[in-house]
Amino acid sequence: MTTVSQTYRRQSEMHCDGCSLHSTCLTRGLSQVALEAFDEIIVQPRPLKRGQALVRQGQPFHSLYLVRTGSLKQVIRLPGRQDEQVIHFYLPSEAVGLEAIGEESCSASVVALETTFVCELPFEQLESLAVEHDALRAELMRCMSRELRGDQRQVCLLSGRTAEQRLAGFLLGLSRRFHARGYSRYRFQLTMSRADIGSHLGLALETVSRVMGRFQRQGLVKVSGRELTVRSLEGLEALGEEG
Amino acid sequence: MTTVSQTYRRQSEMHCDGCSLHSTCLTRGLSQVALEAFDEIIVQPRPLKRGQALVRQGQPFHSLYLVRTGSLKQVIRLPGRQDEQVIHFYLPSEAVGLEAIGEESCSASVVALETTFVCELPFEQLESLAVEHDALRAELMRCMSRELRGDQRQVCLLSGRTAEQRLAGFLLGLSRRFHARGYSRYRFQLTMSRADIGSHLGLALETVSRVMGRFQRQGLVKVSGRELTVRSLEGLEALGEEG
DNA sequence: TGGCGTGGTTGACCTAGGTCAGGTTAGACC
DNA sequence: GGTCTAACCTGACCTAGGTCAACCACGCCA
Repeated sequence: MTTVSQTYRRQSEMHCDGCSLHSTCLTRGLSQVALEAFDEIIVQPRPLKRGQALVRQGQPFHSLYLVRTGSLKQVIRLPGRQDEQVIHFYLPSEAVGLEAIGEESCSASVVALETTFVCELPFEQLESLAVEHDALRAELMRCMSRELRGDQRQVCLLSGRTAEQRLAGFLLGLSRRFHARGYSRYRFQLTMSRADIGSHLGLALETVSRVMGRFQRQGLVKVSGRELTVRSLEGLEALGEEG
Repeated sequence: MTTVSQTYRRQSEMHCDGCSLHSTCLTRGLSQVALEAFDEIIVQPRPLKRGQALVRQGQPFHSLYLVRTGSLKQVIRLPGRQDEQVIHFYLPSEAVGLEAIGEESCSASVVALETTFVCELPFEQLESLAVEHDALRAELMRCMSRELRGDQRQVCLLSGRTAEQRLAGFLLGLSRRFHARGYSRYRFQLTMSRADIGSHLGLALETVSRVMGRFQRQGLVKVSGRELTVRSLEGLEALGEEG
């Protein structure tokens, strides 16, 4: 059943050049020359199954990863505490490991939430490539800066707002990120469990469940299992803005 | 009353070379040549008074700033909400503005908490300098990466821990940061108000006040006004670790 | 010296959401 | 098909911390 066009597509998807995420990923704006050099250093993705770890807390840092398809969560185990804390979710084209640059070891684990393909970028090679190509260096900085802004948002979400506001903000954030990556902003999978969402938002999983139900009854969203449909972007936004 | 040695000291402090923060700041590890070039691009500090803004939310981004002495808070005003949210405190040798790199405008304001001196680094010039000097480029990345880890901590603090754990974590964080910059880890000024701390930790200011009082009664700290003395680092750490 | 404004503390009360416990659904495996 | 488990939902109860209000301590200015 493999057609010529499928074969072609598969091949091209093995290189940044033909990758559908090219325009949103680290490679954005690279010259053809730079892109080819970049392609060279990528260790080609081996798929992760749901639950498999991409990096483990405490292990030495040596690579960044770019999410190609799928999603992951970043979890941290704090000393003397038995439960894990979800600090981040990664979607396609997002970079994993930026916070470990300049450190010997990784501060948190990153685990696949579904079958996930990533591109591995050995950091030493990436760094020497960045010396040569200004555009890559600039994009790497922009990428980190963007993540800093993302963390700002997260801190704002968490600081003293209600469960409604947190969940609304979280869903809007997902919607925005999916949209920026060319997916639908109105319909997407929540690949993470309610417990993961709760941990990430500083809420009990029961609260996540209840509020999600409330949103559904109010006609803001439609949830069936892990598929989410946003019914009223405005409604969700209004929630976040009251105070 | 100006002695020769004071004059000398003042002069030398106008350059990175003689600056007491050299080893913890962006300039760490720069060669003499790079350091001199770096010195060239610095716009020399004009002091900010308490309450004065260093950057304002929405204004165009063109410079990074390094804190020389004093402290600042980063506050964000969210659309449709009247109260400001404190997202960050800056101490000496920390960099302001990293999250605005690659953006046209600043996402938040930064306001002095006391009389504060900063060094201004026009970003375009910094960037071209970074092209020439690998060490600077690397240090800039490490700086951003460190800030990402700081935000991770912050998210962990905020996510569903108790008021005690948040405040203990906050105080420990300050202690650690002061210590890393050569100040005492046991005794420092809380230059921010209780309201600022509360906003930053997602707590009401009354709660901050109460918990601070509790800590004092438990012999963990001594607070008189805004001067804080840590009596038991271990005690505070133990608080953060239970769960 | 007294009034005033700002920041901090303390107490009384109340509610958002955590905790615990039971019940349902859906996929994985035999 | 039946069983098992993990994820999710829902209800009852309770407590951490938010809210409101009074009060204090201080620096500032007239």
